[in-house]
Amino acid sequence: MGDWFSQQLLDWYDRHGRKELPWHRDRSAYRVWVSEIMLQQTQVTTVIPYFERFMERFPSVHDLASAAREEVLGYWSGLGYYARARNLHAAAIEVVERFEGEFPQDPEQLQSLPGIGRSTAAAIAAQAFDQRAAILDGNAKRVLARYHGVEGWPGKTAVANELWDHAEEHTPHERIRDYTQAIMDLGAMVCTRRNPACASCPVRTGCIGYARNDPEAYPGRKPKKEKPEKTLWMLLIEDGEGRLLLEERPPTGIWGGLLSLPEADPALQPEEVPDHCESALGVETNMPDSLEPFRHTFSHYHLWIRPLRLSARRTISIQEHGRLRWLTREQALEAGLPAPIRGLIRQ
DNA sequence: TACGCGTGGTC
DNA sequence: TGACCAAGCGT
Repeated sequence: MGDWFSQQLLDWYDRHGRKELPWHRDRSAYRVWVSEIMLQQTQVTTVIPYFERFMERFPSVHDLASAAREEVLGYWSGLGYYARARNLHAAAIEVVERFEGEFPQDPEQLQSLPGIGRSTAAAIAAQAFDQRAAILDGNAKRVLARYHGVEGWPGKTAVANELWDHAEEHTPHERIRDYTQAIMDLGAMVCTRRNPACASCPVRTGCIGYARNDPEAYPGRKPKKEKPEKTLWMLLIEDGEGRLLLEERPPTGIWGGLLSLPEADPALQPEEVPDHCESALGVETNMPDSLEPFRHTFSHYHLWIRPLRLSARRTISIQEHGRLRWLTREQALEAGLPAPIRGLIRQ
């Protein structure tokens, strides 16, 4: 049995909870796992089409394990946080090799797989196996911080630990799967970040945030930090047959493992695009044509991208990060590109 | 412990 | 329109 809080949530879930999301249809550990990874820091409506395409191409953990990493990244292209895709692929191989293709039910064993942390392990154990395990995703954090009046930003370990304790204490012994879905649904549908629908909340009578008449004050905000600004030239280099020069980025760091446009030597200044310079790569093209620079804002910094279309017969130095390849636009778009680069290439 | 890691939605 | 943030994890 559970406490009053969990009983209220389960009753509410039976009447209002979400039960028709794509990963609810067949709750195999594999499908739950893929959905949980995609949903990390990513909204449900964004994930749905990616999940459907991914499942069509990789219907089982064996299909995923035997695929080339490049193709997996291609199916992830546009979702962001590409380490998730690299870890997903690596974990699929481990599940096949270490666990004979069967996901372990124990959260601790799940957590030993790359890309699966405490909350995701618990979510898989609960959703796929109905095992008692507490989750603490962004929704649960918000619900619990408000209900218990937990002060401070959950990014701090002490605050997170306090929330984990509340998460554990409320997790019932029955209907784990429904309770787990219930607390996430309540956070997504009622206890929203802004303008929470407290009048519709099944636990408002015990909620400290509600009693203080300021639920939006919880959880505490992340202290804001100055975002660094970086500038670079991205080279849009096309050969006589319409193929583009692309670079395979190294496996770690920004856009790890994806194809991108090569970058010019950082010493290159905007006003001095050289007619000739020492070349890492000799490229012969036709007419110079500079595109407008634009600022792309990432979560953590601003990036000025100065697309330089090389069409003059000239050479230019490339700051090389990874292997360079010539691909047609169609091939490039299919292989998978970071969203801003995709936008550049489509022009 | 604090930071790096994408993209799109929202206001 | 820029700031903030979403079903976190790895290092």
